[in-house]
Amino acid sequence: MTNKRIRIKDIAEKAGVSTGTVDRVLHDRGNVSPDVKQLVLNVMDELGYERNIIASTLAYNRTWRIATLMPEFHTDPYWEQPNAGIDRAMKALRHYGVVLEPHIFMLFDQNSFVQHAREILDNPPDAVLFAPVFLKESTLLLKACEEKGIPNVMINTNIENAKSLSYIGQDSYQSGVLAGRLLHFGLNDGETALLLNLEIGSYNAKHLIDKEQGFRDYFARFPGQRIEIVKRDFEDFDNKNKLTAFLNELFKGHPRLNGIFFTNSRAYKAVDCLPEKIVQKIKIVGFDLVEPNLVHLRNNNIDFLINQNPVQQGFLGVISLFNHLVKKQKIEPQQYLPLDIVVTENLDYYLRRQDELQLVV
Amino acid sequence: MTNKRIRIKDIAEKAGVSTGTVDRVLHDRGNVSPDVKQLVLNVMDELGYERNIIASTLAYNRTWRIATLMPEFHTDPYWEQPNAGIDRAMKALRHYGVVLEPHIFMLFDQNSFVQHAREILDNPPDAVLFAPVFLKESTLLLKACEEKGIPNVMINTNIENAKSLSYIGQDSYQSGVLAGRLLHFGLNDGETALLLNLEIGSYNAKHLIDKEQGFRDYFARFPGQRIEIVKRDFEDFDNKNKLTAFLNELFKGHPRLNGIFFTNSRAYKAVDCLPEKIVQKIKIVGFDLVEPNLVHLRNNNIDFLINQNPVQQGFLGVISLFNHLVKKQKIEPQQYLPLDIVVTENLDYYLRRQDELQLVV
DNA sequence: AGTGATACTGTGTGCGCACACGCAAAAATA
DNA sequence: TATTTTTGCGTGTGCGCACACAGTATCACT
Repeated sequence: MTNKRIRIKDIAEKAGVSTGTVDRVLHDRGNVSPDVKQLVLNVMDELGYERNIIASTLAYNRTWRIATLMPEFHTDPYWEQPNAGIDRAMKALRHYGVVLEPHIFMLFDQNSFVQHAREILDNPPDAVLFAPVFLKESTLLLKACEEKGIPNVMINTNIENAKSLSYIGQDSYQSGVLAGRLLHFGLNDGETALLLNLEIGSYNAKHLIDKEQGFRDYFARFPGQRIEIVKRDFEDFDNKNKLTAFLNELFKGHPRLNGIFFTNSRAYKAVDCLPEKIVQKIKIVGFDLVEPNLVHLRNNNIDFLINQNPVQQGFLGVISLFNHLVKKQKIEPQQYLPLDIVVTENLDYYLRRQDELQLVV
Repeated sequence: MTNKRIRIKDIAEKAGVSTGTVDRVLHDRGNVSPDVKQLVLNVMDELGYERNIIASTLAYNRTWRIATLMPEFHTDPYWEQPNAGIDRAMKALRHYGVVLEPHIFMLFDQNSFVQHAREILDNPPDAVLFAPVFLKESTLLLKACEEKGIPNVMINTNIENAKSLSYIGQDSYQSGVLAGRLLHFGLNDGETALLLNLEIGSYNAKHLIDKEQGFRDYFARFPGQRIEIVKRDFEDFDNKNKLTAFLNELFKGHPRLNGIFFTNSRAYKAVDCLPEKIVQKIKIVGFDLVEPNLVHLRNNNIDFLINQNPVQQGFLGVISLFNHLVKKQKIEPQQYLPLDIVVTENLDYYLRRQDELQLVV
């Protein structure tokens, strides 16, 4: 039984040195002769030493400043969720000396993003957590972080080849594949599936492209079946009249349109504009458990929602930085969260879980 | 900004008493005059004091013994998973003084269960975590725990009205409803759905009954459709010949049998016995991400697996006891885990997540 | 007034660790 | 050889808290 907890003191005793020396070896502070160092390392290994973070944090008596750069969430309910996860993690980590410095930018406003990024860089924190929704501006932030040696984590949206500690979010390509599979349940040979991006051009659109590719690749597995895939982008999604007109036009042009895949959390915006008769008939797959989507899910207007665990994203983002800074652990560069398939019958459990994130360092 | 951390010392100063008195109030140790107590409480409230568990654990300098009573997992791969979750939680909590005392019983052997329960009670731990797979024997254990005042948590299987701290697992009824929904995708009017319990009689069967009820209730929502539901129990599932004969007989008796709902993790045992031609045609819904099921899922022999998060069950079980013992938190008596819908396209993320349980106290 | 019991409150120590400080020996330099 | 510099190592303190212990105040009863 190795239940006995090994302390620095135990190692020091066994190695015949002082705890100070063990500490120097432990933190690689130098000023230890090579042979003594090796001796201490051997004893540590032999006794199976594990650093006691409890006592360690207490003695460190320092704070770790984590700056976050996230979208304002009154414009888009989706962003409440990562923010909630961040909050929760921060509360759990307060006693470990982690201090949050939140920055909120406007969702469709690059300038706001840049300005807050500058504020962060002016008073460099120990780490940065952000959602790189603007490609160009985020790349600049990443570069600045690299120069100043500030570790950072991206959530929700990925920038490939970025020198970031980690990306935490979904696998966009695979979510497209999954959407294909789910829509396929309700589609027959010869029918049409619509892929609809309700998004604004300035957005970092790589993940939409990936989703589309995944979606198409799924249907390509069935060369015998002829399901037509139509893809559209639409920017003016907050204008009900225009959106309705756009959709009417689409249905007119594609009489056998029988399924829609919405590539982000805005499915409800279009469903709001469709006549009941059509909504009930066609199959709809969307993303994210935001309230307006849930209403439609419960009414069977939306058939499936793919949950990308936005709360967990924020939560894991903070935890990952903590693990890097404080626990000095290696962080996985890609942390893909599960693609949860949500229907009316299992919805409640996912909603509840968001309020119950369990946490232990 | 309430970033300033409040210490006992701060409260003592502001209230004009010593830290000792604050400590007495904090732990309700008595020996404090009512007015001083009230004063200290007011100051604590005003300053927003939160106990620093870091320093607290260090000072307590005690251990918490948690005994677990779980099935042996070579007989049934399912049980590897809760055990893995327990392990992971224990590792994270070691520095908080939590010590695990594991007991393993034989899956189909009540005597083995009773014997280990006795061992636990002979040297009472601070808390017990167990899987009440045998109804009668578990009830006895629960009663003994109550008498001795040992807090306990049940995972995986529920005993209703038990005086347990918490049940952690799935909502059986709702999982039956969900299975109905999933099978429904592939069933047409006039066809037959089979509900098959591959289970042994001694087992605590309440949850199988609940699943059946949920399944039936789902189809009852569609009185217009006539889908026949056939229910069978089969105990001798490890005898391939008998199982094959049993299934053949069933298909002969029900020519329009086009979907099977397996109520536990043993779907693979039956699928192994069915001819390829039939398997590919009929829809199958089962439970749990055990390896033999995964093979069939990847081959599209099984259409859906409902994941009941067994790893998380074990993990949460330990965490809940920790929260109760050490953090003195209130524990929810029912902790339902999500009913994950797993298909080939989202399987990998669930498998990966099991290895990455994140933890912070 | 003296004694003892009881009610209440303050002090001191140590949990395991990080780090500043100080000292001695060894090495480099004059 | 004397002096300075560098290297190697031990000691001591404090992080916030729990708890044992010591101490003072109050009161009842001689």
